[in-house]
Amino acid sequence: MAKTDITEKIVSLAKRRGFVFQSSEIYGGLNGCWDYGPLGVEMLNNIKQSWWKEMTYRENVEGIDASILMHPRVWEASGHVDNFTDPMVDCKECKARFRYDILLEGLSEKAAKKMKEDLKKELNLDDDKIKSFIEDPDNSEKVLSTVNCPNCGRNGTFTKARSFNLMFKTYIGPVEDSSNIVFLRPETAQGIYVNFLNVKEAGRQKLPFGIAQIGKAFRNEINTKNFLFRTREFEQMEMQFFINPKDDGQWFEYWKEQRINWFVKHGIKKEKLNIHVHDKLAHYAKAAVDIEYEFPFGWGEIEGIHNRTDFDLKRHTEYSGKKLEYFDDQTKERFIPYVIETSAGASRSFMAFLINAYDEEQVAKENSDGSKSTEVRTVLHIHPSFAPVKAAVFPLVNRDGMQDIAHNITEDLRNHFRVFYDDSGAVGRRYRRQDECGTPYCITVDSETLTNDSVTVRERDSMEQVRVHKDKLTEYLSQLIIRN
RNA sequence: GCGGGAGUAACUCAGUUGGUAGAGUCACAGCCUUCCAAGCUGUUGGUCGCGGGUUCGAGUCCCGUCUCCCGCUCCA
Repeated sequence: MAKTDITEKIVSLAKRRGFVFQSSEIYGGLNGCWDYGPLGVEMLNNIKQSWWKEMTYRENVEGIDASILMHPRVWEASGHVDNFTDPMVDCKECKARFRYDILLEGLSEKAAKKMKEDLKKELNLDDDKIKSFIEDPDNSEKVLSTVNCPNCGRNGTFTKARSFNLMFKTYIGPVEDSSNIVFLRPETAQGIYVNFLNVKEAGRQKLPFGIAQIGKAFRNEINTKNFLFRTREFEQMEMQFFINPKDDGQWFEYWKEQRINWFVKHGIKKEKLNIHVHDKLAHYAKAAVDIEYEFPFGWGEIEGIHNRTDFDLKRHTEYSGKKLEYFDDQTKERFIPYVIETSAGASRSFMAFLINAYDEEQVAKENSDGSKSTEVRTVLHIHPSFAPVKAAVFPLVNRDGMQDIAHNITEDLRNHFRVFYDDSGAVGRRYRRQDECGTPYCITVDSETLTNDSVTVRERDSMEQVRVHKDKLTEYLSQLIIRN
């Protein structure tokens, strides 16, 4: 299957079956924004719930839900005000766009030296001043006036650097002036760091312990693309684990294993997972790996595990004046904890699980004239615990009271699972409809049910059936679904 | 932001030199049907992405704009 094919098919199926719709579609859509439909929100909630249980049903991890709007100083402390701004320059001739600082780094040694010497002569500055002059994006026009465009090779064709800050800005209260500016959080992590002391006290936690949170974050990306992968509004599932700095290597490895296992346990194919080790680290990190999934468009990060050191707590101590420290009663040590961060994209995970589940199977078919052929079965092999609907209930035919029995079974199961009743069309068609929705089990009431109260349970992936007594269905399905 | 492709029914698409908007699938109702998209009948559903313009007349030609896909660029 061609790569673009499969993305298009999944986007189309996602819409048709109610997983994902484009935001504001009737108005022509809003770039890079998507809505979860009835099945999508169910599946997304299942993913989040599984993560939440996995992370917080432990002795040493607490959950919180911090506010999206935070004090503006938070983002100064975190480095987002300074580092989340990218100065960009365009080549006027070939229209290629570059980040100013990366463009400078990419210059050959010879070219860099020449540029420096020329500027030094012209502006009559010493070495230190020249360096800061060059680094200041405001001087980009002057600095780049003799530089060749890496794309088209032309000389001195760059525009002035323009700043792109990736944080969404808004105002608190009715007056729109600079003293009222707040940002939509570009990551959920800071809401955890600033609550470190609160949670430690309230939860009576000792190191090592973690704080988990699921929530939306916003980045005003220059470009959105690849369906749910790069969007301006997205949801994160983050856990920040606070430790003694001397144990950082051990905990980093521990959480890396834990998080990879979670994806594998829920059906992500191992050959579609890759661990990408960062060689170039962000300003806050000592070690970083990405868990990547092989999407149809290529490898993409679905979770990052970072050793953020004491960077964030130290910075918040500095900016707020509150000591975000830990005192160990046993060893009488006082220190700023290190943080091992596990940061998963909920939306990206959803997309990975959806794509991972998609399959077009060739199945044997007997035609009405008795000849054999094959046909395509489109099926979502979603892990049962993530499947939006756990079971569908059908009367085999609409007579002899089978509908009533099927309705009663549906109502019984509904006390425990999300179930769906369907009596429209041939039973084979109903099975296939549920396959496309990823429903793992289909229960059919047939003539045998009328005599001995047993029904068939058909499993989605194998298409095999077993007979189960209708009063045992809840127990039977529970075992299959909750065994994660 | 640049280059290329696309946008017509819920989905996939057709629509001739400009002349009353189509098919298949899906959905719904009924018939038939005792286990994997069978068949028959009927029905719903579209100001052709949106906004202008040219024209007696625009899905079709022109301009603008939005969105999606691919490739660059970008992704602390």
